[in-house]
Amino acid sequence: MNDLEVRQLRYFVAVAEELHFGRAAERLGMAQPPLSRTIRDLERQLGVTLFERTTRQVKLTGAGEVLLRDARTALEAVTAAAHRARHAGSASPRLRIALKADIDGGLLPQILDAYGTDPAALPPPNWSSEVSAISPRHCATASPMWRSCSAPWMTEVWTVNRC
Amino acid sequence: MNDLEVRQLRYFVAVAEELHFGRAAERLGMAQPPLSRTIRDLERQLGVTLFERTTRQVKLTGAGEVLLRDARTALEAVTAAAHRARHAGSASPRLRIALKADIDGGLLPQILDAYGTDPAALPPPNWSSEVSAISPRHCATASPMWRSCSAPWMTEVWTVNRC
DNA sequence: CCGCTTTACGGGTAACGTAACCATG
DNA sequence: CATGGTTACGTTACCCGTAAAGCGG
Repeated sequence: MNDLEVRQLRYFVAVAEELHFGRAAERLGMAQPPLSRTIRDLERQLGVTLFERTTRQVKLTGAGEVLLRDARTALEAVTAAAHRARHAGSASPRLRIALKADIDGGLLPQILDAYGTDPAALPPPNWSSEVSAISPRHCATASPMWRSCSAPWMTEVWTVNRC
Repeated sequence: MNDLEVRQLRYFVAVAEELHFGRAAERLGMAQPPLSRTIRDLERQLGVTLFERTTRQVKLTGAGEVLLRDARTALEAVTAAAHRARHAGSASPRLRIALKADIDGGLLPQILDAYGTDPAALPPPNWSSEVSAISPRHCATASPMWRSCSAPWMTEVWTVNRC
């Protein structure tokens, strides 16, 4: 009933993606045994079987597939929190927009145009060219893709999570 | 540059909400010193000052406010991952819908009506009454509010995060 | 001088790596 | 029989609590 740890989620995602404890351990830079134990403990903690494993095949269960998607989302949220906190503490925060998972990026130019009409918002250089370079990305993408436009007055506009 | 841990985020949120290390430690069921160390390590890890502290006052910095919001989002994502994995592994998964943070719940009946027209979806009992009981809640709410309708064919429809 | 945060130090728990075991195909 | 996941065990590292020190109002 206790809550999950980031380490558990990272290990789980590695195994779920590799479907092989050995390769997953190698990718994580660790030995197989602690990885195997961590997954076992995770399953006990959740009271749910995440993998069907024989010595020849590792397969995700239904609950495992659900957790894989949610674990990626949660890990992205943690990573984004750190990223944005570092950014907010930096000397010159800039306008920052993140789009994820099938959100229609086509509306963004209009939204930014509307933002640009705000008296407090100076039109930044390369505004439209920067914006047009932003494209939606899918949830399954491993590492966040950040694009920044040069509008130094706000820390960020929004973040949209779809999961 | 390493990533954050759930424990660090929980401790940070407690201090940020109490603005007092003593009360935060009490709320967390621990002593002040390890809490203080964890916050200090977190700040060093991020390279950002999160609190302005004198012996008489603890105050959030701008970066701290950013992290507070994102940390809540990330913690909710982790909690939701565990919750939904447990649910997916249970014997009889049900239709599950979560609404958060100012999402207009008024559209839900129409969406569920559309879902109900799917040949694979049987109309569950008390459908409309269950749905009408769902209301949006605000991001600041501490613990997730889950409402379940009785449609045993899907694990969940969606989760919407606005942050 | 009082309250609260921080540093110092010792103990316990938990994660890891190595080695041996076992099951499957 | 070979590949690969699991169990056993000793070690290391991290986190916590108690005690003492630093510092601001």
